[in-house]
Amino acid sequence: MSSRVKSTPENSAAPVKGGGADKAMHEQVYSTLREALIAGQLAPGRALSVRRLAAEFEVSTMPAREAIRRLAAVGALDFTDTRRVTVSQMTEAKLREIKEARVALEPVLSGFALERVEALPREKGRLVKSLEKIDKNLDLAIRRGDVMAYSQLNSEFHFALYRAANANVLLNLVESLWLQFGPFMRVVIGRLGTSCLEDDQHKEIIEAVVEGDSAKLQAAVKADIVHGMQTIELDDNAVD
Amino acid sequence: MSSRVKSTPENSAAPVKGGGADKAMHEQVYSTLREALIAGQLAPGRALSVRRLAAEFEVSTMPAREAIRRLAAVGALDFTDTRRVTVSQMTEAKLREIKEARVALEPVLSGFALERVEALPREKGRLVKSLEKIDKNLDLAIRRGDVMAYSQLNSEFHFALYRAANANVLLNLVESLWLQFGPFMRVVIGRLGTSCLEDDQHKEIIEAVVEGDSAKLQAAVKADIVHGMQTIELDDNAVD
DNA sequence: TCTTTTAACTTGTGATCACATTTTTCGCAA
DNA sequence: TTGCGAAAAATGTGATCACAAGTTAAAAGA
Repeated sequence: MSSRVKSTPENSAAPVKGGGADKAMHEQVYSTLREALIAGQLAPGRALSVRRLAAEFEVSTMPAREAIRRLAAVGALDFTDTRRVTVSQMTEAKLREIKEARVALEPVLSGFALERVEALPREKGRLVKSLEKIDKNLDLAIRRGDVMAYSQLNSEFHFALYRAANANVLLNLVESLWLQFGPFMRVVIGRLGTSCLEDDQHKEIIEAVVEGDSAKLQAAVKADIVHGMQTIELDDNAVD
Repeated sequence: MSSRVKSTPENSAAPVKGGGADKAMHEQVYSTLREALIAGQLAPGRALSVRRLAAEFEVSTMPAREAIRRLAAVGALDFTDTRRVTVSQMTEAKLREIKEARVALEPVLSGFALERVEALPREKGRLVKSLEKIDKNLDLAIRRGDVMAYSQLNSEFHFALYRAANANVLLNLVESLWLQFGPFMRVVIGRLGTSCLEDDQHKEIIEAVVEGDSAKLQAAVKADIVHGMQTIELDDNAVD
C-alpha cells in the first residue's frame, strides 16, 4: 500500500493531460491494490477512500475511483450502506461459498493447466522449476513463521499453476475468490501462526504435474483447498 | 438499450449536483446494461461508447463510465487494444471455459438454493410457483419462435432458482458467466431457431425442487447446461 | 473508378470543481 | 473524567473540460 506509480512529471506543474503513459494509470492502481489484497496486506474492514488512494499513488482521483469500482465489482471491496468503501468483511456463509466455489473451480483450472503444458514441454519445464522454487521459499517462510511472505508465496504458487492454463475466464473467477478471502486468510494465519500450514499438498501438486497425472493433480489441489479452508473455519473467533 | 433513467430535472437547467436521487445513477445504468447483456439484446462485437451511453440514459459521462468499467471488470465488455469498448466476442476456447465453469458452479448453487428453501416452506412455495409460471411462458415463447422472449425467460428461470440460494458470492460468479455468453447465445439461437431448445430440463428441475431431491436437481441443472452449451458448440459457424 | 492523403469528428482517460452526506474532531458542560 | 453537540474535515458522486489518439468521411490525385 505504499508503492508509487510513475508520477508523470507533466501532472504536477503543467496541466498537460491525456493518455501519455504507456499503460493506463487506473490499471496500475488496480494491479497494485489487487496484489496487496491477495497477499493479505490490507485488513478486512479497512476503509479506503478515493482521495487518500489518489494521494498515495500521486494521481488524480479518477484512476483511484476506477480501480476501486473495479475491485468492488468482483467483490473485493464493499460499499457500505453509507457509501463508504472498505475491504470486504468475512462471514461464515461467505466463507462456505468461497470454499465451495474454490473446490469447484480450481481443480478444473489445474486440469486445464496440465493439459496445456503437456503439449508444450518447454513450458512444462519452466512451470515445474518455478513451482519448485516458490515451494522451497514457502517452506522457509513457514519455518521462519513469516506470515506475510507465506501469503505472498502461497498465492504465487497457485497462480503460477493456474496461469499456465491460459484460461482467462476461469482465472478471473478464481482471482475474484482470492481477492475476497485473501485479507481474511491473512488475519487468521497471523493469529494461528504458520505452524498450522506445514502439511500442505504442494509437493503432491508438483509431483502430479511432473507425472502428467491429471486426476492426481486435481485431487491434490482439492485437498490443499479443503485443508486450507478448514484451518480457517476451525478458528471460530475468526469471523466477526 | 432504449430505456430511460429518471433524468433528475435539476441536471438540465441548474447545475445542482450531488447525491440527490435515492439510488446512484451509475447503478441504474449498470443494471439496465446487465439485463440487456444477459438477455442478449446487445450483439457481440457491438461498440459502446461512454458518451453515447450517457446521452441515451440522459446522464453525464461519469455514471456511464463507471457502469462500463464495472461490466468490463467481470468480462462482459472488452477494451480492445485501441481503447475501444465492445461487447465481448466469443471464441471456441472461451466457450469451453464458460461451459466448464457453469457445470462446476451452477449445480452447486442450485443445491444451496434447495437447501435453503427446504428450511423455508413458504419461500419454497413461492419459488415453485414462480418457476412454473416462467416455464409456461418459456414454452409459449419457444412455440412462437420468439428468440428474444426465450432468452429473457430462460435467464429469469435460472436466476429465480439461483437467487433463492441467497449466496451472493456464487451468484456473482455465475452472473458474470451469463454476462459473457448471453450476447453470443442469443445470436446462435437466432440462427438456429427455437426448435432446438424444446427438450430442456426445466420440468425435471421443477420436479426436483418440489421433491426436495438435491441430487436430482443438480443432475438436471447440469444436463440443462450441457445440452444448451452443446447446442451452441454444434453450430460451427457460431464462433468467428 | 480507385487509391491516397487530409481534415473533421469521436473516443477513452485524466484533472478539477461542486454538492450533499457522513465522519471525525474539539470544546463545553455536568 | 465522561457525555454531548456543534463546527470542521473528509468522502462518494456527478458534471465538465482538456488532451491525445483513433476512426471516419471527404477531398484530391491518378
